[in-house]
Amino acid sequence: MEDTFSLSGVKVAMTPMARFEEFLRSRGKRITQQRRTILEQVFSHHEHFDAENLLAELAHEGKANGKVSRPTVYRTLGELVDAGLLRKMSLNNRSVYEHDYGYPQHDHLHCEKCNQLFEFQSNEVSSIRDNVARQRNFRVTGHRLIITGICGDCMKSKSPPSRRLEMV
Amino acid sequence: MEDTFSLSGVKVAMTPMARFEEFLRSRGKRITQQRRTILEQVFSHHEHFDAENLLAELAHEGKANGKVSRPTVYRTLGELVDAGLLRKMSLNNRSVYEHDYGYPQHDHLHCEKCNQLFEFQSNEVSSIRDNVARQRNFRVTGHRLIITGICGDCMKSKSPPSRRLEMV
DNA sequence: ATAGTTGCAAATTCTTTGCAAGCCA
DNA sequence: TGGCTTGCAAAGAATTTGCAACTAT
Repeated sequence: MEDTFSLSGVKVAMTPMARFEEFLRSRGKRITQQRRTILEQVFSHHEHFDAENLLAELAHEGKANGKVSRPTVYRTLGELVDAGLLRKMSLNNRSVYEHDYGYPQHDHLHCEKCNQLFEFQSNEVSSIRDNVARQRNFRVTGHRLIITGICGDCMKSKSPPSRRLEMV
Repeated sequence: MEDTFSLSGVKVAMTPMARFEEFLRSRGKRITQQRRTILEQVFSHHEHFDAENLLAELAHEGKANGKVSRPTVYRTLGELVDAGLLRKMSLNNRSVYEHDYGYPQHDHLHCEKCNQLFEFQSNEVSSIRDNVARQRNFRVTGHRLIITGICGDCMKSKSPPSRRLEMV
């Protein structure tokens, strides 16, 4: 294995784009301009985001490619999850996405004040997970650990107006 | 301390009702029949539930007390969380509740097939949590660990019709 | 009497779907 | 060409809100 990409810790054999194309082909789906635009935008930075954020980014950045409609964004996000490129989590009753492909397994600290997510790694969590699952005869596909509280910055500032539900 | 209640492991000084009443009084709120009915129903069994489940239970069980409207159920669930009687979690983009008062800290296994939640206890998780938080200068208020996968029962049955989003 | 509550209806927010027109293989 | 896609408008699902009537204190 010679050509590998290191997006941030994990070596992978293909670019997200190549992998998405492979996924699409394997499902008899098509490689459209919209899907390309979305994939590109999604992997242009590592922050967590939701459908609305992404839609706004696509609209704002007068991408030469042009805009993408809301339904298409939702549909494509689902495909990116199925393709193993993104991970989805439910936060405050809405879907928040993060890079999965090319990034190592990690968990999160969630500030209730500013709503930001901070990542951290711990393989202890995975081993606890596997032990519990073994005892319970449960076939694990993954886990989600979110530590909630107040981040350092928010503790300093007395009462920051807390960015309501933005998380980018 | 003599009169204590053991709902399932943790000793507490008051019944959920007494505690809720205290909470309400401390906020200048009133002890109404609706709030009483809801509290009673919520603590009549230990399963996880969402607003819709609760509403259905209240309607079904021809409670002599009478029905409670949807908005009131939503409003009261929020109060029960504020009062420390319930814990809320976001699952599949909707709010799921579980007993908090009188029950020990625990985490969950979530079957993606039947959507059921199974509890397990592990204080290792809490210690990992505290260590991470200390390093990151983060003030912890709690955590949520959900292990996802397929439960034993679902692995046996080939393709159980998976109870869609029910979790009671 | 007074201020907090309730229920109804309507509004919101996030996400999904039906379908005709459009585009990729 | 044929079938997958897209965008629009509308539908859905979960939750919240305005407000007049009601009730606990």
